[in-house]
Amino acid sequence: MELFVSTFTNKIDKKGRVSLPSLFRSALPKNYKNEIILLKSLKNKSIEGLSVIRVKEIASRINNLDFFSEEHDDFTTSIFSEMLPTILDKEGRFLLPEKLKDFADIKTEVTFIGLGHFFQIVNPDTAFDLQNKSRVRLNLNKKTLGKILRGSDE
Amino acid sequence: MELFVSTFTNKIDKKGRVSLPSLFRSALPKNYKNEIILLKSLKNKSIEGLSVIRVKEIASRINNLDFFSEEHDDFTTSIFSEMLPTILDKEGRFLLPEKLKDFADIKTEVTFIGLGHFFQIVNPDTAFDLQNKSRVRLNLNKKTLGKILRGSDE
DNA sequence: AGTTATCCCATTGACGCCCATAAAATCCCA
DNA sequence: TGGGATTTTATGGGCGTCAATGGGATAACT
Repeated sequence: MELFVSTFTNKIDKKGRVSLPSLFRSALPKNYKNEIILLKSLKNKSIEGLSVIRVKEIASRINNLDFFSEEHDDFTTSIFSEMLPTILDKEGRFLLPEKLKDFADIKTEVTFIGLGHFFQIVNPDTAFDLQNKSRVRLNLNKKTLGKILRGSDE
Repeated sequence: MELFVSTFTNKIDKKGRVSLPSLFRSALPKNYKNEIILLKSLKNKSIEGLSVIRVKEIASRINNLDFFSEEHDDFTTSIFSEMLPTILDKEGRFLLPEKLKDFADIKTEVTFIGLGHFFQIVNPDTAFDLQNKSRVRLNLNKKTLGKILRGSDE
């Protein structure tokens, strides 16, 4: 499966390293098995993890915006400048920079939340919250749920 | 990655030298690994950094404009005449000219902001501001945001 | 000469690379 | 099908390398 699914919680060691869950590693694209891109989420106080391929897609979409628009500027600065290309070591670990830990309020443990084409890295308590909230919201929206899960209306 | 991404802050030494961040060095084109072009930004009080290749691309685009147009004049004078070709030393450092430092209000430290095909050099406080402001503006623009990040309308 | 820029070497701290271990998951075969 | 054997995963830690920075000495400029 080349999607990021399921949820895992791992420790951060003294050097600031974390293991990317093995299932996520196997979801990385063929030629970029040991590289991920970290990005501050634009939605909330979490970190997003993306594959190189995914980032290239995003980059090309940005390039299609009008070069002189303010929008273009905003995307380039919020996305390119905030990107942290990150290499995994042989054991599948990577370094979580202080800046990001502060941003996402992370200290000794992180939870990886698979979200399909990307994943989130959050503080474990936040993870629990996020998942409950979206579960509740989904139940309030049964119709779409049916469409998605069964490919039909209802 | 052949793009300038991420953000770094480096010191200017007594001699006026700064290290170009290693990740940016590796983003320079094959045959021009130790050369960059500096340019006063046309948009704000910052310095822009470009690779030689990028400059050539820009040049060819300008060439396609009508030679007798005012536009052509403006581009050639505000862009070409302001360019500062700059060589990196063996350690990957270069000299930041006084003129540019004044223009961008830089004193002892600079922040390099990766913006894809080029990068900006600014005073660290300004960098922080720029990034926060575009982040806020983007959040007010959920529609494009969805398009860019997920390739779809929301 | 005096100023300015380039070369070369040194230092320091961070990071990558490698090896080790324990626990968990998977395999394998009677 | 159960339980021991093997492999994989998460984690710890030592050590060498490289990036960022400092500075003296040499070369270029005016």
